[in-house]
Amino acid sequence: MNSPLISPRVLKGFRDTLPNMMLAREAILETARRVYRTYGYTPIDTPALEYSEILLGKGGEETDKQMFRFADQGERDVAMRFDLTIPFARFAAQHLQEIGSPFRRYHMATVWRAEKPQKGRFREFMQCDFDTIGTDSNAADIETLLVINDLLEAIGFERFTIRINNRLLLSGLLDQFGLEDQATGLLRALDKLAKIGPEKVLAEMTERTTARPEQAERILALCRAQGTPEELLAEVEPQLTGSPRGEEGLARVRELFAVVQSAGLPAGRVTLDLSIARGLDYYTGTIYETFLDDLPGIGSVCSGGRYDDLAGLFTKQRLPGVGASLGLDRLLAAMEELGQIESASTPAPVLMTVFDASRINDYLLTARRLRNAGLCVELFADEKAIGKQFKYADRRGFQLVVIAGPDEFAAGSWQVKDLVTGDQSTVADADLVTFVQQAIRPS
RNA sequence: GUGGCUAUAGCUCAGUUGGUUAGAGCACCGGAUUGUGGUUCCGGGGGUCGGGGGUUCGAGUCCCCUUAGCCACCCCA
Repeated sequence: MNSPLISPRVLKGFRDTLPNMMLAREAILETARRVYRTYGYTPIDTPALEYSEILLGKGGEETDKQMFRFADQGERDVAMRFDLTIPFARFAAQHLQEIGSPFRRYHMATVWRAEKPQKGRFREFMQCDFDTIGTDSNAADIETLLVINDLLEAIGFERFTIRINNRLLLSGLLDQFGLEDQATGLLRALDKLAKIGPEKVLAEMTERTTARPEQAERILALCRAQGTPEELLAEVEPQLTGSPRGEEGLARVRELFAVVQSAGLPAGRVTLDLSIARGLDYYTGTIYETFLDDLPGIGSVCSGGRYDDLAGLFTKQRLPGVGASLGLDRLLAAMEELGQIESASTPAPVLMTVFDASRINDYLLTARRLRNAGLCVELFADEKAIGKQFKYADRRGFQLVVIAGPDEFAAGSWQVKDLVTGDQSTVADADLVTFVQQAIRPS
């Protein structure tokens, strides 16, 4: 009579999330929401599924986008969103009248990419985007940097580096060489510097673009230069005089670092790295990449940049903007590898034990009293020996256990034990709420 | 999508040139400890060796396919 069992499994690149990881994820989402709001970013949402033509854009380079794409039941050509930027472009074009300009939004949602999975790279993952559109102001670029910094700090990181570059510097340089039209290929090669080394970058530059070897060497030499932002800028400056784009880039980067300095960010937190370029074509100005100092190999956990025109595919209205995206799942993978994910699997710090099942009313009502005071309390739901209940509390990561047996009921009191310190106190029923509130460690 | 490495208990891994009933640590459950976890001691459950096919007297071990993970390319959070 037994039907064959279906083997429980999930698709390649897709994963279940267990309680301890989910608690960590929710904590980060809450933090991101808080930080974004302090800068005035407002929340929006868009559909997970869109017409393929929207997501593909004009180029229709599906192979590059790696989208999950299929025909729906009405034979519409549809696809799962692979980032939050394209949907935002469509959204902005469609709702410009309602949202006005400039406009700041954050959007924290799941995206899907049919790529081959690797560590920190999944087919379903969550991004936490924030963008400011409708302004060319450098102030927006600088605030974007500050958001990234505040966000990582608020999540609890101290050792991370935000690498900054500005496409205008490179564009200015290329203007001088007459290589403007080779920008994409050159930048893509340059972006790999840290990974494949200067020789291979040079080779790729000369093989895949029309740049002559000596030009490629000049570009590479400038971008590889080491030093403080001021030193680097001083070094590039002579190469850019006369190029409007280059000079604007210089001014914007200088202004940004001036703020970084006066804002008192830790030394080395923000660096100028002329070699980072981002493979994406659409960045035109400031570029951001964020690396964890303790785990740089996992890649950038928060990246973004300035673009000239977000919604050019969908409207004639020009919408310049700047923004970045926190890669939540990549960050969580990094935190897990760094041992920063707590093992606790309960959101409640307090376990109400049931010592005497005949007094269940007292336990239920007292737990409720604690909850009404804003505390998170789980009632142990099985009739098991008190030792088992303690063990359960310990395994799940509860901080406090509340106990009452015949002696306590006779005396009108409770026992409250802190599992972390081992301290146990007798507390009068009337004082229980206050006592528990004070015993909870802020976390 | 292309190429490479890997898959043994919930987790991390042993398992000799193919040869009896596949092991350990941690985790889990029970007991020592019928009002107290985390330490200690004792005991227990749990594996068709990822799945399918083949070679062989005999396959965890060799071959093919498949699924998944990891790495490189590509791209990117």
